[in-house]
Amino acid sequence: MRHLNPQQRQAVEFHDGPMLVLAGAGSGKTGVIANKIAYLIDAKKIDAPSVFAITFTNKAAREMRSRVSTLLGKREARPWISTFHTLGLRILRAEYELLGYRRGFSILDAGDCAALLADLMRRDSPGTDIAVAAVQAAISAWKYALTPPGTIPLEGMSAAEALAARCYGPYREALMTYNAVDFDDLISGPVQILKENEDVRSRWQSQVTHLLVDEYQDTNLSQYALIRLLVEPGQRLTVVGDDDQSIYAWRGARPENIAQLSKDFPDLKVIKLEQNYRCSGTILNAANALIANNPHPFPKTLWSAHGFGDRIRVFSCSAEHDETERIANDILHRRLLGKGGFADFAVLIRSNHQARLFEHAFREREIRYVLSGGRSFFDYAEIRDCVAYLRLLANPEDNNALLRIVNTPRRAIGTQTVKQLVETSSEIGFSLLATAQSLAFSERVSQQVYKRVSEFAAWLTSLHEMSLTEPAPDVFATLLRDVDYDSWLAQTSDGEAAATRRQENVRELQQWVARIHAADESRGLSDVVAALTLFDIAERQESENETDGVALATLHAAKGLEYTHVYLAGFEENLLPHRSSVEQDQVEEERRLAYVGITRAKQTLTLSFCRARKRFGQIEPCEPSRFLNELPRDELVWDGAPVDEQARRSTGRGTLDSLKQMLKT
DNA sequence: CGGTTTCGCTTTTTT
DNA sequence: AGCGAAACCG
Repeated sequence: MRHLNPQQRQAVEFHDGPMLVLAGAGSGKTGVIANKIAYLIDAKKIDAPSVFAITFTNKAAREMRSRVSTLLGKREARPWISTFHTLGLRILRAEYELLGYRRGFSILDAGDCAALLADLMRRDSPGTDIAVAAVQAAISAWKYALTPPGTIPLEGMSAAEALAARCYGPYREALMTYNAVDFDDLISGPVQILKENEDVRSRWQSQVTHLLVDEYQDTNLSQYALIRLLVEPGQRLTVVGDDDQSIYAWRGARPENIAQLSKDFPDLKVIKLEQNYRCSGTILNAANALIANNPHPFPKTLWSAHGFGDRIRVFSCSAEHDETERIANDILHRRLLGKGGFADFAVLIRSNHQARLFEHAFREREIRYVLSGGRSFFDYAEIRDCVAYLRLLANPEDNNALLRIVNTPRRAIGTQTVKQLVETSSEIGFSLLATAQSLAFSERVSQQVYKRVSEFAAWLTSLHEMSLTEPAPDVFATLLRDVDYDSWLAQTSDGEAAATRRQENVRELQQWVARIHAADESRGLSDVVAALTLFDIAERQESENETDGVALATLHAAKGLEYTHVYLAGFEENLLPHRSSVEQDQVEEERRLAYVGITRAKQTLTLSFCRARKRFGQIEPCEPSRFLNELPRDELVWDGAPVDEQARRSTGRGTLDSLKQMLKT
């Protein structure tokens, strides 16, 4: 154990009770957790599989695993390091029967759940204009607040919430019928199991002798409940967090969980890590000045031993193309001056749609870049289809999956036939797949239709049986061959390039299935599919392919990372702080978001804003972010007027006129 | 039933 | 501007 300051060392070596580590930005908190895991196993001789470390993202878990294995070297027994959701899955996989689930249950991702909810909403209120996303968010909020259907207070609800309340019960029942869970169930399910079954709880509590939680300020109510249920008697819990970096309130994160901890664990030991090892003095000053505008239940003073460094630049840009070009050119310029490779640069954005413009500017200049937080691999239709097939083979009760692929590729089973199938299924109480081969269904449709559907069902059933004995990659290969999926993709894509691309995506999915299977050959198809759903392949690609490119990431995706040169693009009102956050009175969280962005920078920081920006295809004027006024004025350098503005002055055109002119592109 | 067109909605952030 | 879902046509 090297390079630890006294506070860090204390945090690592304290192991006999509950501990809270308040770790400021760049104070080496990941190192503290990794070192503590190694210390527990090496110095304290704790059985490695009894040490559990929990993170929020797969990326963070991967990072943690690699740091721990560097410290420990290769050995047989390893600590458990995963996201909350993967831990929840582990518990659920062992105990699902207690909730009434059956073997091989499916995990539905957000898109699948949205489709299911849309259907339930149509049934409740045909022709409603309430967005599925709103209903989904409301139900998700009830789930992570551990509020079951029937206990929802009905007063003061918006139309969307009322609709959500009506769909909540049927939604849960549908999931149960399909033998499926959603992401929220991966936490709330285990909580319910551990709460209600004392023997199961004590079994897990003796398994988890040491629990460490990263990014603790982001835990929601159900995650905190899970933590408490797992550690109660031994109280050997270490949580690390920073209330100034809480940026997930919108999905239920409760920074109050930090204060709650000292109430629930009276012996709580608190340690503050206040030395920042990352940022230059100037950058840290700016960050401190900004965040001082937020209230602080746990005051801390971050300091840096680094020199002051460069001042913070502000780019005032005429419009998006000006912003992206200046940043892209600046990166090229600095790189030519020998100020680092592309991987030392990051462009951070508030929302995903900003990325497209930067991608364009980067490609034009042949700047390598790595996009994170964008579209997931699983958003591609071909991948969703394949995963739906695999899910159905693993879990024949997964009606949701069957409905998705019943006519993909085309096999002449259209909406009318499906309607008959669904109606028959709800009458006789069988799954759709079982119904397809039932007498009741054969009596309802023509002989020709019944033949088509039942043969399709028989084929699926045979593949399901194959999946019980054969390795997952073989099942997948058989499936693709049987449906001739490549030909289908070739037919339905426009252009050969698109077809090839989609076929390659499927190849890649096959490789992942092979890899997951190879990692543990005892895993059945349903385990492989669960692993696919939970860890985002797009995320993993990043680590495997060479990452020598400019990072292009949302502020949320950038948390926990650091770069020598950071550009914060779109430092504007309505973007940062985001318009909807201002409307909902959540400017403090946006300020924390800006704080997270600023503290990613080691040496230089550049803020940029546009004076006009397209919104839904319409040009709208913009103002610089209010946060700009909260930074120390003397530390800011305003970088010259944009090229376009000079041109406008010299030609003497009217302002509006020239604005229109320059935005034409 | 399947393919094409038009309309309307989107932009917060993610396991 | 760009994308998906409903609507419409063959």
